[in-house]
Amino acid sequence: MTAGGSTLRLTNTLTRRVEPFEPLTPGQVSIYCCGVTVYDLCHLGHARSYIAWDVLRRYLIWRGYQVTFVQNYTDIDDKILNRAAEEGSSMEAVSERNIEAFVADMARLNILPADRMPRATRSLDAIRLLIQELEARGAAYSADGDVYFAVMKHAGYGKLSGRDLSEQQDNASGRVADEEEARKQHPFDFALWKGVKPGEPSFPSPWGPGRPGWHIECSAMVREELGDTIDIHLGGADLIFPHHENEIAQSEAATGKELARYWLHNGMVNVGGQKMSKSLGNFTTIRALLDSGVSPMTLRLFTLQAHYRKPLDFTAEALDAAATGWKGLNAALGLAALREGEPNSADGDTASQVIPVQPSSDPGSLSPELAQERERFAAAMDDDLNTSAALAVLFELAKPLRALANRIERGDQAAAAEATSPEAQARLGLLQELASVLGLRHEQAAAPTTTDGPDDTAIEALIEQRKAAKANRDFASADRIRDELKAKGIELIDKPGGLTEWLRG
RNA sequence: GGCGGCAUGGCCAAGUGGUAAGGCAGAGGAUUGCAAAUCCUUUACCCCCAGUUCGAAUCUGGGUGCCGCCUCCA
Repeated sequence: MTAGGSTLRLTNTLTRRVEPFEPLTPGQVSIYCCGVTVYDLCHLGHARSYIAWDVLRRYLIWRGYQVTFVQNYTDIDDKILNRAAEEGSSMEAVSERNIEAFVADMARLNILPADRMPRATRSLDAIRLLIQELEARGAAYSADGDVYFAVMKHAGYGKLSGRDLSEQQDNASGRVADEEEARKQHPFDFALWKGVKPGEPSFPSPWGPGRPGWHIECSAMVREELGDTIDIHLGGADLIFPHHENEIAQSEAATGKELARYWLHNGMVNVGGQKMSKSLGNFTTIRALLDSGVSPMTLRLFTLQAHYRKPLDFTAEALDAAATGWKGLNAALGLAALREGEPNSADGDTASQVIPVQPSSDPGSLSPELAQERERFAAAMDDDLNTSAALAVLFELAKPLRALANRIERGDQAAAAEATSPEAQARLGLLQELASVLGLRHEQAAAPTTTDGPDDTAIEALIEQRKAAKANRDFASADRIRDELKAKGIELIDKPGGLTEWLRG
């Protein structure tokens, strides 16, 4: 499928090349995205990853594909059990709570909910069936209640991560051999099923009570939800090995078919040049950042300014720059609401404002200039989702609209009339359309985050004093009042017509 | 040690053979009693060395630096 004559090209980790994207079934795309292990809140690394894949999904829809997007929850895992033990609750309680938090966080970031979100604990039949098939094919062996995948029996193991078992062995065998290690035939063998340990929840199986290993759940859920071969498999670059390598081995050993045709991986979010991670303690949760006053769209813009495969350094400076940049785009996008007074986002509740992505509008109705901008956008996105270049198009589309919006805000009647012109409306329409492909939407100005300092009536009284001083051309007194309030975190903004607005800093 | 990736202006970041997008910050100007906001204009030869080429940030070789994976991780 093409638009404007070009073809979407994506970097496929499997081949380490940029390849033209052609789905298995023309017009339809099946996508599986590795989800979170729900033992804690999501941090900015998750935000970056899921924003990137949300944009991929939105772009495919815009290009006219019918997309089926599946993302799992890993809701059985050592870390969940540890967390439950720490807080004296249960695996289910920890999972449930974090799934709710995940849904809320994603909604705030305007990430479209997946079409289906399977959970490991609800996919046990598919998991057990897959393990049995692997056993029957001689690809797995059981040992003391555990079942392992035999990597040496699977030709092609290592094809995704570029690893060679024979070269890895020396190094790998030098590891500390714990109890589990001792049961393995090869150091790279991994658990498909883990026999129950005292005090742990377990599920029945032909190998005795226990629970699934991490990798097998994805293989099982992919197959159950989307079939033996899917178009695109997504995840963070840190999942390439061993997770995705093992997923491929399991699935392909069982089905004899290719698991996924395109493997896409996003780069990590770094802090001070190092990967954001729990173990380093350098993480910021999505909700902590958003609750600190950073707007969801600012975070979205911040992540989309870099290419999805590259590492993204998280710094306060870069985030500030994104916030200022977003202000400009936001002003232009707000033109519609400003002109029509439509309350489409007046409630400020971001969760209720998911703008559905529409397939691309007819570019034939656009002026030559707008058609060219649209084409630039599509060409950028076709080039392995070059969102940085695509954003440049948005900024250029927004520029004159932003100027109009600012003039209107100051009561410029001519600007208000200009905004209703067919040219301005067409430009705004295209901007909104392309912004929605990136999941960017107008945001209302943030409400004051603090109520510290003088109360409203005291401030109003001082503003009246200052107004009187100004009327007497006593600017020294007027400025003194401004400075005093500023010291208390109150900023005064003089507007046309003698009005003075104020904000709490 | 093995595998992979990255090095572009003060900061972030596009750009894979023809003479450097965009954002932020800065500078100059307009406007404003001041301030904020806004508007206009403006700022780079691309880590180092050697090669290929009429021509390279862009290709090749070497070097230096940084990062990720090899254990759970988006």
